[in-house]
Amino acid sequence: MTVRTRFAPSPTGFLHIGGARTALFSWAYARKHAGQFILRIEDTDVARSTPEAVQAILDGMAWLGLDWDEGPFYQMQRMDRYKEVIQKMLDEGKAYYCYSSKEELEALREYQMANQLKPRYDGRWRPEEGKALPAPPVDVQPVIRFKNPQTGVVSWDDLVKGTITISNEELDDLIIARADGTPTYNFCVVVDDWEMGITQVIRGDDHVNNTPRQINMLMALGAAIPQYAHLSMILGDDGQKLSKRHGAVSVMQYDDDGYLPQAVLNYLARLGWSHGDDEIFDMAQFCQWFDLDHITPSAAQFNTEKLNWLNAHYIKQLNGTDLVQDIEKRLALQQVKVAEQPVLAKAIDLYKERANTLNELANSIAYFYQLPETDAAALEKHITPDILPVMQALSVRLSEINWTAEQIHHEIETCVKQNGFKFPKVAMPLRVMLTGGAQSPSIDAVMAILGQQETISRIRRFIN
RNA sequence: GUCCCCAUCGUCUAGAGGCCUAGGACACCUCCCUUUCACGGAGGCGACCGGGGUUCGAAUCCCCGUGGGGACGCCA
Repeated sequence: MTVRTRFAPSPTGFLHIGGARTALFSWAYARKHAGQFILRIEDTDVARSTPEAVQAILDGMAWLGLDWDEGPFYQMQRMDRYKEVIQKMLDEGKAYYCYSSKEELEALREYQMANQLKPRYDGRWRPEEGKALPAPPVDVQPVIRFKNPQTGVVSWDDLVKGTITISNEELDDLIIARADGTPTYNFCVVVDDWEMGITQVIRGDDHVNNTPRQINMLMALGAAIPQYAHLSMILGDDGQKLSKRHGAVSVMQYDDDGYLPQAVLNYLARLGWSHGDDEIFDMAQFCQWFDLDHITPSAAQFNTEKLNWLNAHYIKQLNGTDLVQDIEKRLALQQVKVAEQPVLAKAIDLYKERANTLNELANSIAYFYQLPETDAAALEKHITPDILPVMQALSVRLSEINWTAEQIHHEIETCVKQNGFKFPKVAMPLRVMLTGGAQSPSIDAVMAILGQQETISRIRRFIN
């Protein structure tokens, strides 16, 4: 049987890191088995769903490069089909009208909680043989409930967590259609997973408790039961649950923050899944290796430092020319305009080994295009009065040479020797004068890129 | 409260009864490289939640505790 997986977000917000990992695993499973990956938008909560959120999810998927084979399907466009199935269930006695008001149900819930019982519908409108139902009130629009089995257990072999068994006594008759006639989540999922032929449902483990209900409905419909894999949640950097208030950000935020999608993907793949000791791999490799047997059943804490390490790794893999457009954009956001000279790609190549993020990279080379502010401590430490005449003389010599890193190095070396200095005695003041700080790559390489005229002009700012 | 799930270094994890004196990665520390800072290289620190079983033998299997998480909506 062909593998068919799906990612089914509800468009009530952006695609966050947890959703992204769920999508990634579903996608990889389908790719691994040469199956199909389906995107389904669960937008039946009309009040909270927005077109912007749909777009945000699509954008997130696109940025990550998670492509789907079918869809996106929108549940709101499948209303007629859901209603058909509901009618069929009513006709077959598998579902029934319930006239309990929200207030009534609320009172029931409170009573049960107060008596240390699990809050659940008591079946007062559930038709049974020989049971007399109350007369339907005229002013209440009924909801429709699924007639859940009352005895026995539901059990499934979860691909991540192992066998899970839940007693039907724990379940109640859930609402499958609201008073206004619209079907609810648990019902739509069942119809869709069934009719879309989903073979493996890979989703967050907050759905574990929905699974027995869905299996019961699937069985009532005579549908095949898919396999289930429930992924544990991702905790924030501080071990706390991610929430809107706390650390849950759009995957697109990682783009803004200067992370490469390949780094985020690689990081997410290793969060809760492993392939021996392998840490660094691309998505082609991941799709070959991925399986559900090596998923950790416990929650995983997000670790930005490890993401940084991976991101730094992937930045190093790229060439300056690959990154020119991206870095230019990031510099522009900081009002730094990239002039034709120095050549941006060369500056990137010089700095890409020392950046964790593209934003850091952009920041670190901004001084090539914009006079840097000089760090006060570095200034005091390295640009001492005695060094100024040396710099003056050096600047004259520099104005007379061919502007190559070798020639520059030679000039600095000569200057060092003539004065009986060690190399840093000259290199450090140059660093501070040219870059504004005391850390930079090899100073002759910096100067070669900065340009002869600009180098000399920056040095001379400090003389007189 | 009821039900369900989870539990190896600070973090992500390897581990399917003997290969475990518990391995790798991030972070941290030391040293090397060096023109400063990085990169890179070599080392180091550091964990099986507790208690009972089962077994010749348990990180691995079972039970109980403890701790953490999830679910209990006319949300998804």
